[in-house]
Amino acid sequence: MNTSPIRLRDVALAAGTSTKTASRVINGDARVAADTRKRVHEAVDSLGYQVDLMARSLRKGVDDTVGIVVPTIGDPFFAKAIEEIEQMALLRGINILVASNSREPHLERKVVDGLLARRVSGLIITPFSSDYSFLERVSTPVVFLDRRPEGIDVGAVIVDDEGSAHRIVMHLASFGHRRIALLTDGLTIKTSQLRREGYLRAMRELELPVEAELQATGCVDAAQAETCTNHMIDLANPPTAIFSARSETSLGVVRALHLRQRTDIAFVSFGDFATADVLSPAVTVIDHDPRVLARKAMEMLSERLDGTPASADDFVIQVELIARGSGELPALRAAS
Amino acid sequence: MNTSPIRLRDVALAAGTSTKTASRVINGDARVAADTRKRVHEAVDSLGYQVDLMARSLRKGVDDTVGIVVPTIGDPFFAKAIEEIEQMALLRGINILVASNSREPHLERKVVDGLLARRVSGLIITPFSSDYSFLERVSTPVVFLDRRPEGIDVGAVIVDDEGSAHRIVMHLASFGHRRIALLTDGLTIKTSQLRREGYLRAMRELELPVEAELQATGCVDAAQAETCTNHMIDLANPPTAIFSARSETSLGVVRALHLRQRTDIAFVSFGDFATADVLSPAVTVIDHDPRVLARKAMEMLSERLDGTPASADDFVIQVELIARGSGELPALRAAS
DNA sequence: GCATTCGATGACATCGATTACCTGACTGAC
DNA sequence: GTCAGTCAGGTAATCGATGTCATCGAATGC
Repeated sequence: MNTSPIRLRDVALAAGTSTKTASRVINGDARVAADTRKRVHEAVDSLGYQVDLMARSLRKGVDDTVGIVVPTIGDPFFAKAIEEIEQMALLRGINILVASNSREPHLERKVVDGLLARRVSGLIITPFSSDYSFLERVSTPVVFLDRRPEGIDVGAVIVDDEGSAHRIVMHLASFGHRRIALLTDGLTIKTSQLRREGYLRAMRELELPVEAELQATGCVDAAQAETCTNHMIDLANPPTAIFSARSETSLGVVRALHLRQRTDIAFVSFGDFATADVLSPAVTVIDHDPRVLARKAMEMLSERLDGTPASADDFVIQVELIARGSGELPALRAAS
Repeated sequence: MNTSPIRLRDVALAAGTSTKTASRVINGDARVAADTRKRVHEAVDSLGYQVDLMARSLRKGVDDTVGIVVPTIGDPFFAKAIEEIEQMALLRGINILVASNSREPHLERKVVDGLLARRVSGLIITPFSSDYSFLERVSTPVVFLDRRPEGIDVGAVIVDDEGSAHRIVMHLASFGHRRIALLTDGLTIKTSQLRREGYLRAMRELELPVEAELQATGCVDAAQAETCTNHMIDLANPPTAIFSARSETSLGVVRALHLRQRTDIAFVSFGDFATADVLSPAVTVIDHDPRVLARKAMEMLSERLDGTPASADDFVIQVELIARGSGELPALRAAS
């Protein structure tokens, strides 16, 4: 019924040595006689000893964990990122502490502080919208994922949000679209801002009018995106193409287009999703793969944990536009 | 540059009291004079003191964290479950440690042991296929999620896998299907076994032949499920209906049916997924909601953490069959 | 042959907060 | 006026593992 009251002391006793020597064996210190080492190992096995990681962490000052902070864990994008990080962490024998800021700016600081109080050895954060300058006074290695944080100049693993958004609009325009709608979440989020900037720049270069009614900028989840899309469809002069800035909002757009049977409207999603290539038409996407970002972030963090000094340089992951059909629908009904 | 070398001692010094009294204030002990309490609070604020959770956990013997073990974090089903647990944990001010067993039986024990070594205060586990009897010697509260474990008789939050599977087959049969295929992952997994049993029972009751070629039992992910589905489509005498036992494999089935343009084949998924109601035909599913399961599991764990003794009773979550179209397609081509 | 290393090992302090136990002052009851 | 009881607060031990430094014997150096 008891957890494991076996302490190092018990092992040492069984092996007829001091706790210090037992500790040496457990930590792979070479300066231990082969015979002693063997006795300790036997004691460990027979007693089923397990190091108390709390005690070790207290003594060492850091815990063998990395903290991960994302806006929402259930979002497939972040779920895949977390999975990738966990897999890599497992190889290093370290655990992950996952926390979400629930898209609440006032929780961001709290959540990070909570993780720091646990003395995590590193952090991987997808910032939402808070100021992260408080991290400047912290020596714990931090890598930012997918978004550059406000208020602090440290490296982040990102994609070319502005450029990719620009590319999407150009792609749609090349199929004759002039009324291209943008659907994104709150503009307090860095990525959303940048994607909107790319959209605006492309519209300017194409000399297309930028209309407020074609920009839905408050759609945080699929349900809201669906509502926004329905509004657009109902406009007197609806868009002939839609650009959704996140894979999760794309699910809402897809829902609206299909349920309203308006799959004639062209559509491109910033970020792939599970059934994107199965729908009719299959959805054209920017291949914004969370796993690739996560792997790079964890690599950077690992280096930092091994002592490589921090760099303020961002690492930009290349992304591709995968044409599958929905983004190549012609603009039949030219703007009237 | 330094994390936070501020210890309780510093706070006590600043407040002109002993560490014990400072500790009392921080832990909300009533027996402290209002004046003293105020001074301590001021010291905490001005120094920016934060409790060292490692030290506290060592002393208390448990850590304010719950460990979560799932087969794969990226699977949307588990991602949503983790999200729900994290949200509830946040309310209790506790963190979550997430680990996956990567569908590797030999990792299951290791991963759980690692979490126990951290002295988590509770565990929520979705077992894969190992024997969990080793948990009997552990006093840490454990709740099993979605699957009953082998080798130990403790409560689990589950759904009626066998009954729901039975219901799916009956549903399909009521639309004239006689060649009903089953697509599931490894039969070492409890849920898969039960769903298959439900399938077999229904087939028996319907007096339909159970054919080996209509049972694909090794499809662990979407890609494999797609391959399995393609094989079935290519059979000399293909099924007229498919029952996929997990939402993730359903994505593969959908892919195959759509890419091969065989959406005339009826299809029911055990478990909903993002675009299920958007596809044509929309996919009929068993509403196996991870959030509901997770909420109940965390509720049970919370009770256990608050001292309620463990119960070996399972908690069965009710699930519904949501008819959306794909499961109501008639069996046009009667078995030849 | 004696001093110096070196290898193996142990005693003890330490990480930071909490718990067990104790002290002294003050209150009220008899 | 004394004693039990309460309250605020302090002292020291403790949680379990590890770092520091000392030690002891044996091997090597000159």
